[in-house]
Amino acid sequence: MQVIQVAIAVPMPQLFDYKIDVLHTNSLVGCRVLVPFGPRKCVGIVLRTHVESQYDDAKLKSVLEVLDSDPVCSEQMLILGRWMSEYYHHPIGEVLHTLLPAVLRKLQSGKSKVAVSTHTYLQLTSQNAAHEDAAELLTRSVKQFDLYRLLEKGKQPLATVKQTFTAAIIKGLTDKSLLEKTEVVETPSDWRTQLSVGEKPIPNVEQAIAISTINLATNFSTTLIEGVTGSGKTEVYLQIIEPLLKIGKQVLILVPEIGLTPQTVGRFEKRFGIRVGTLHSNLNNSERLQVWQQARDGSLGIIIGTRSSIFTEMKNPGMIIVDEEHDESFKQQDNLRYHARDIAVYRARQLNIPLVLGSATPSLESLHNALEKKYKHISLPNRAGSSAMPVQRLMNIKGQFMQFGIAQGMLDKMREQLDAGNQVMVFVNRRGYAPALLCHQCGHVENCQRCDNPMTVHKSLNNLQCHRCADTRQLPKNCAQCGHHELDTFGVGTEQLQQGLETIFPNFSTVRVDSDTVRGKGKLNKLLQDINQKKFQILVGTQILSKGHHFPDVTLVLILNVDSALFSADFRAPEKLAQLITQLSGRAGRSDKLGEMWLQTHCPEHPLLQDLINNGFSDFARYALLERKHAMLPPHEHQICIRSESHHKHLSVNFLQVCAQLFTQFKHAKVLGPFPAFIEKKQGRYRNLLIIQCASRKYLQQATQQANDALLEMALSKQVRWSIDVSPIDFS
DNA sequence: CTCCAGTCATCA
DNA sequence: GATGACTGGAGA
Repeated sequence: MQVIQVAIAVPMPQLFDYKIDVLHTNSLVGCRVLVPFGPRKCVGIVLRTHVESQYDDAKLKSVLEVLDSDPVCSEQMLILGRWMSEYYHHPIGEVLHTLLPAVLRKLQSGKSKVAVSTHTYLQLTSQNAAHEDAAELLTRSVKQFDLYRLLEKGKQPLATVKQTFTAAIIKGLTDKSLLEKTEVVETPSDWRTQLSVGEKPIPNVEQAIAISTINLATNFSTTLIEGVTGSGKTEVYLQIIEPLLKIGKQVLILVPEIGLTPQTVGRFEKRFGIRVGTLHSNLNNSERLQVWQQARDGSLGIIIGTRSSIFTEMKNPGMIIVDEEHDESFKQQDNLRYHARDIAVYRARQLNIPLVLGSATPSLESLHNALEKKYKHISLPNRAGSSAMPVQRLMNIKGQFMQFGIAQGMLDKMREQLDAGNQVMVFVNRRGYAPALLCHQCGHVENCQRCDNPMTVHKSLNNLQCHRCADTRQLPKNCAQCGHHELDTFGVGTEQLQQGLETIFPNFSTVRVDSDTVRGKGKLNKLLQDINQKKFQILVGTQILSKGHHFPDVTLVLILNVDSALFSADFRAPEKLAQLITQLSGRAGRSDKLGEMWLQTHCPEHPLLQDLINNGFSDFARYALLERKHAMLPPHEHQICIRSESHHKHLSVNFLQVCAQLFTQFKHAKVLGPFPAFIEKKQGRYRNLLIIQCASRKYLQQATQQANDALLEMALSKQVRWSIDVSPIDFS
């Protein structure tokens, strides 16, 4: 009889001891076991064997079943799990639970080994008779003949063929008995023999420098590629992974949720002639497990996936790439609030392989690391093609007559473009969830007297609050500077705006693209397709429009409530706005149709705006970093956010006050709050948050650890729902 | 007296 | 997080 220690997915930090009567318990570490846990059965992961339990034998229960013959969690994944558990202050059982594919966590007779994976190929039939007349038979179908010639060279994967030839062409040859499908069982080395480098463009000078610089690195190093939209980042990725694939190494590519399109995958498959494994939200559990296993056993050369795919293991890892590294979808916003970019750094170091971060608009965190020389830094400042960016201009709307949040002058410009047969995009900036109070006449913003920080409007409480010092003030009726009564919280919704535009431009059709209208599988793609087919002339939308799609016929982009970002209590709002403006610029118009982008603002002289418009994102970001330094904000200082929610307002606030009290013993930690979350009440629960800030990450980590331990001991911590968010990026 | 909703301790 | 035990108020 033996005692082992097991991690179970419950919100408790400790491990659980069980008896087991297996002879060779050494090999059990990392395996799943089925154990009795209270009145139910749970799947746990073995972390230690040969344990001297502190509990007496009578209290210990026995393992019901060992679920794996080989560990599902390798030694390295267990190390990663322990690190994440400490870094994110999250129970180890729940951490390991998120590291594994969903199927393996469930109770079912979990021995579910995936069926042998096969892959469909197309090949010519072996009936020679048919082939004698093939050339003649196919003279009338050029496409079918092309495919025939291709297959004469040997069998081809169905997925690859489908990129060039339609199903009808394939069917045509099948009907003529010239072609047949075969199922080939994949063996781990398969992709290596299939690998063939397709036609590739000759890189420009900047790309060539980037490629050769990155290819020099074989050990761990992080490289930030700051490349403007259209500068050919993807081509750089393709060429840097080529030598790795050629020596049989695997590559993991992380993309934002919305960036994983068949086109992206197709580009990699076409270049290398191998199947690319994909991991995204539309896969079912068994499909996920299959990709996970194939990455582990080495039978996939390239794996492209969203946030959680950072946890896929590779048998022969060569590189990790995080594309659009600034994208917020890399940060998990519930349960274990990890950032896939940070995990990527840890994993690349652990595996001793290069990590490449790419973006046109890098996060200030990554840019900071690059400027501090922690990361290598490569710029691709020129667009590869000839297409030009739209011209960005500022529209001063101070005191102007507005309709549905749009200035009269802008409406005129819209009409001009619409009459010329072009498309117009009106963009509602919803970021900057903490709305400030701004005077429409003079542009004065209500600031906190003590902190010089814009105060946040809380409509439900009819007051203004400072989110730095928690000072509260009545919501004023008139502007403190000019006395005018037109005080604005910049709140026009997309729905209201769309209706307004329909009355102003009744002859043009309007479409709304926001999270409400694109809910549902494939709905976004359908909408985007309709837009590019010019079924709509006026596009009204939010963030979604800025991601990954191109709108060649849009010649005018209008961005509303820019000021909500400039004067938000969310210090990241200007960064998010600049990223958005820059990303949008890269996606509207085309070379022969130069577009314009207009930003409506009460403060055209604002230095951040001026910098962005005149000098581009790269300059803006460097200036913004300086500002952050002066304001002692991330990435120069580090934050954690403690959130709490409860049906009883006082409990939620009390809990955070206790937290705040706990942190006062740590002299180098600043405590901000508690404040109500921007969405104060959700599903009947009052939500509040507390920010702890510190110049040293290590100090903050240790303080949080101690505070967390203390909190777990307290009765109050069981009465509220609470969580710790390390390096929060969203305060809603 | 039952019914239930909310609260609480326990899990090895 | 899930479960079962416990509690107290509403209603018959």
